Amino acid sequence: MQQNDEIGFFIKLISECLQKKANQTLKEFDLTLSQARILFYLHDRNETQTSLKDLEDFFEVTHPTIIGILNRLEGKDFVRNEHNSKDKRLKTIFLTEKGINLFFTMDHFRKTTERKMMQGLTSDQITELQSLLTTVYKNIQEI
Amino acid sequence: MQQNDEIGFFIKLISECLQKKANQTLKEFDLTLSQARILFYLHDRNETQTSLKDLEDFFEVTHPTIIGILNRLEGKDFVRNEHNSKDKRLKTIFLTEKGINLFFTMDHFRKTTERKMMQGLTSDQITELQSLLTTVYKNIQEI
DNA sequence: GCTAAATATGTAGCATGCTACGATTATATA
DNA sequence: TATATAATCGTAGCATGCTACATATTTAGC
Repeated sequence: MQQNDEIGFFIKLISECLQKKANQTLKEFDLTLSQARILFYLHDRNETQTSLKDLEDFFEVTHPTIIGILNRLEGKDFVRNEHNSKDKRLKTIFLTEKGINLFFTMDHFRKTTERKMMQGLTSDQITELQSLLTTVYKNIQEI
Repeated sequence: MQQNDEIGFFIKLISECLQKKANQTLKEFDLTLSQARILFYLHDRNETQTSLKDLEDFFEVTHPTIIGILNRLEGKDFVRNEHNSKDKRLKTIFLTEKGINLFFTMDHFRKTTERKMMQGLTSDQITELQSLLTTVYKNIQEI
């Protein structure tokens, strides 16, 4: 472990640590990080209609995962859905008024988190990090 | 999302992708990645006695998480535990014969995975990646 | 047009992470 | 020594990821 799988394990630690910290902060909004990311995405889509499939593709998770998160968001009245009349297989997901308001409430948090994450790194280093991670990601996808 | 939380989300994608790919391969050994990491750790500890607390500290997860994984490993007869007679609060975790054999069976897989992950990167680039990730990790821990 | 295949969503059950609460044992302090 | 605190492990219940199976609708091929 110490010699092998070192970076893989390290990346997992970072991912889980970010999730824990974010969930602590998001608790006051009655949200989790995965739920918040979906709210952000729905807001950023603006006028573009969003289906479950769109969410699956963007977040690279399976549809049961998306359904679970959306059910909890609907239970808290942050999103709602409508059946698409053109293709009856599709559900279109919308932010509610409450969801839109929450988005703006969290906007400051959203913008400062990545800044804190990248503290002490030059923009060249950030670019380098993204490039190195992209290589690693491509390698893993081919395993 | 696209502008903010970009690297945080990317790191999550990488971590989950590695987990999915590893779990596919490990399926033939009746193991998951989290379970395999614990087997590796137990083997690397060699003669050092390992408690639940040691596992919690190394893997940076809570004890209910470790208990769950160990229960599944015990159910498959890969590990066993004994009560520590000096401190009755402690359980000592051991690999069984079956667990030790599995370790050697998986050794090749263990060694090639990180190599595949790092394909196309020079050792300087790997060092740079580790250094950049360490900075990010420290930043996140202070949030 | 009809049937087969593909696509989108739903449900059940599992693994792994968490928090919150409890039980037992060790340690520290009055 | 006696009691309070700390440390370790256990259980319950939840969120988020998965696979496998099911259903409904659309699309493609004959």
